[in-house]
Amino acid sequence: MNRKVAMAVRDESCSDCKMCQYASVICQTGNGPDNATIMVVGKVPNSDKYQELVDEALGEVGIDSSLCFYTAAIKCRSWETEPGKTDVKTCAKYLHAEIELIKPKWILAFGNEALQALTGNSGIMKYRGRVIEREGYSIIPTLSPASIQRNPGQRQGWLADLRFFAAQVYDRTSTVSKPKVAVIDTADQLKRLNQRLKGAKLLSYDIETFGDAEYVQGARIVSLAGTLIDKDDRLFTFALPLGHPGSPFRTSWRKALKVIQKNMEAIPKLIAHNGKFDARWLRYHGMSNIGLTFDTMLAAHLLDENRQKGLKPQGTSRLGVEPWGIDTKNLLLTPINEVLKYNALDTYYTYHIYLQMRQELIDQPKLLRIFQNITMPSCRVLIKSEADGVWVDRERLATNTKIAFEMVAEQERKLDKWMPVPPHPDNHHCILCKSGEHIVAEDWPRMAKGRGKHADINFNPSTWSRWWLFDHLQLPVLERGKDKEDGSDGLPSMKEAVMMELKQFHEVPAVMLERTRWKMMCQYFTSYADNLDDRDHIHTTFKLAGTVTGRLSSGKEDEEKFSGRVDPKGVNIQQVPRDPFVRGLFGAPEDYWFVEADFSQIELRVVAFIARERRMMHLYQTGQDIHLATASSVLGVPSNSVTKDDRKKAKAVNFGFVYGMGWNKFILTAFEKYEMVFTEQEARAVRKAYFEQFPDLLPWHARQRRLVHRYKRVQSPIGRIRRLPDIDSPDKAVRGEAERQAINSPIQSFASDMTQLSMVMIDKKFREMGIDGNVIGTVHDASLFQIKKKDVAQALPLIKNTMENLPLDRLFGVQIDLPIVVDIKVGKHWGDATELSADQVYDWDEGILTNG
DNA sequence: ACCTAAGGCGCG
DNA sequence: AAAGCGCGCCTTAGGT
Repeated sequence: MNRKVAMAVRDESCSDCKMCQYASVICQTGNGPDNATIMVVGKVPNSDKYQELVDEALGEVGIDSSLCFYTAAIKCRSWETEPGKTDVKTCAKYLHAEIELIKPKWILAFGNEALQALTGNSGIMKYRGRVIEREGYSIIPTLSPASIQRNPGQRQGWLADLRFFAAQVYDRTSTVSKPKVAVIDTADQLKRLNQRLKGAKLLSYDIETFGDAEYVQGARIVSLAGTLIDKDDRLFTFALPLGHPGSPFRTSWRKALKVIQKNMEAIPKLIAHNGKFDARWLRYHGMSNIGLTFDTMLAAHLLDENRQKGLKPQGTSRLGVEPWGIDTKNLLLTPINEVLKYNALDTYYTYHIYLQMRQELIDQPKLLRIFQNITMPSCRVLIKSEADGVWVDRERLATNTKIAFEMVAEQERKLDKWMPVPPHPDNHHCILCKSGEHIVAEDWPRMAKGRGKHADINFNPSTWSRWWLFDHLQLPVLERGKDKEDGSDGLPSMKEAVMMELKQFHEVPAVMLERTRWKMMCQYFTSYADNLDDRDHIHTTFKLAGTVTGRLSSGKEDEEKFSGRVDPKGVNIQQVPRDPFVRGLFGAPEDYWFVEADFSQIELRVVAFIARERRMMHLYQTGQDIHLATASSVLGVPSNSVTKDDRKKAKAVNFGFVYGMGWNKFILTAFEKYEMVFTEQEARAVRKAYFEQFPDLLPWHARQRRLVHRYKRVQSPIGRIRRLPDIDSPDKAVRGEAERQAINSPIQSFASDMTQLSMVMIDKKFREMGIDGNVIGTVHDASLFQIKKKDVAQALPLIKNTMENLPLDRLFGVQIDLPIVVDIKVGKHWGDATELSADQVYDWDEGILTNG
């Protein structure tokens, strides 16, 4: 401890918070030189081990650790109890006294508690890497060394924050200077901008928008900015005000876009950060053919899927520039000049980030091939898919919604029979109670926040429901959630498997289960209705950088893309229930067929291929079904009497064991999903039998473990990389997780890349052959299309042949030596009972339509 | 009137 | 010896 500081600040008799009861040293103040300009604030006084870790990291970014003053948000350290928010608040006075005394210029805040003590704000993930200005000093928060220790995967991002901190402290200016921005605010300048765009070699572009989605009422493009290289190789940054109230083009912004449209679209290299968003908006508002050749967000993800992929974190860590941006609730109320400056800076930094990433990709040819052949083409196809959306049967939606709500109501009516009578308000004299007609539930639960008001009846998994089931109706608590922070028991579980068990004790759980089923339908239907546009289509946003394996994810646009309060539109097309009652709402509009092309058992085929599993490969080469084989050999069902249900169970067994499931979890899932009871002995035997059936699987698991321990990463056959820094975690469970991820990732990645590649190729062939068909999207191992009826005979074999014979050898040098099989379904609706099979529509041998 | 975390479940 | 993987959305609890 620094004695001078301790003398002035420390209070050894402090008992203001609970921490002092357990601490061996009370009110331990900081340590370091009196004249330090850098103060480092942790959660509790540091142990030597963490001090070492911090010293090393600070050294790595060029900060001399011995010149820093080290202190903590909580001055009493104890392993017995964890400080809460109030403790942090109480203790903060000592920290602020230390700041008064040392007068640092810079404060590095490690972790949420330090952030809270220093600023009063919580949310370290939100505030990390920002500069928070205070009178006389600046605070930069980042993650705590303890969390880095637990989770080494975060180390890269953490070091980037530290590097940024060092850059601020030593005023190291970035090599990237700030651009001169040409503001285009007259018709004449717009003309000149158009001349500059003509023949330009490269353009990095970005727009600011207003509205929940490009297609909603009142949506507009607020401004457009760009950094370009013109035909004479001059770098030029501009900002064009559009729909902003302070813009000269506020009423004619679409016309202004029209002026530059042709020249902008003709630029051969178009660069943006998450450009799918911008391209979609521009398309919608008149720039119908805007391209995208290099997306820095997608490149960032390919280069390191674990790092933050946003423009700001990429900019500050790659370029060493100050964080930039505007903090605003409403872009339209922000002065136009600020909007333009920010908008332009985005494009300028995007350009510089692009230069770096381009080189990094060139240095890693496999990644470059993925980027060029899959990532960017896929992104361009999805711009159209997202813009088009998927057709929804509006009438069917209305009918089914009505049914679902009615069914919920019906179940709730059934529950009436067991409803307790709520207690009356205090001092209420009830005649029915006195006469014994009311048996009031006196222990009716009260709301935590409504100052003791009685809770409303709520059949969802709520406090009220739990009271009703487990207190009032006296059902047994079979399972609880995890313990709360204060150590008390978790809430009684109301999950499906538990409710299924409870059916044997009472009639209520069965009704509740039925209600839940319909309630869920209602949720989906409400969301769909909410997202229906005026063409009866709903839209989704596919994220190409949303998963660590390279799969696409689907849902709403990221809220960060917008300023202020928004309710982004979009539904997740990848989690539409398979129930035809829901899936059958989606389909193709008049004169089109809805087509779904599925890779059959693609993940298992990829497992067979990557693991070189001889028996699996043989089964596929001889046209057999692995799930069926597993059902008969592992579950002991004769192969000729395997039912659909057996096969379903076998499927779960296959995926579970292939990806490293143990017998323990097997018992659990078998029971919870299929109500099959296995003893420990039986479960062990099943697992053993499984791996005897496929003897090359365990050696492959071992190989993946070796690889990830050695290289800290694994690769898919075409070279997509999953970095797994957690493999070095001191925590065994975390290491185990990384090992299983090393097994799963190449499989999931490769299967997903096959789907994306097929989507890209089919879209291309549709255009080349003039087929009126569009890609609607992908669902991991399936692609969805809508195809004009007259073109479907031509399209179906094309889809099937393309998917079954992907040019993986030509593009990536990978030869698949087992058959890939694609199933195609065609119909008016997706997943409908009336759906036609491909063979009914198209005779593959004859090449003619036979039905439909 | 907001925000976050956890539980639970939809999909592959 | 023990260990499925990958997502997004909705709801509630509990906090400011």
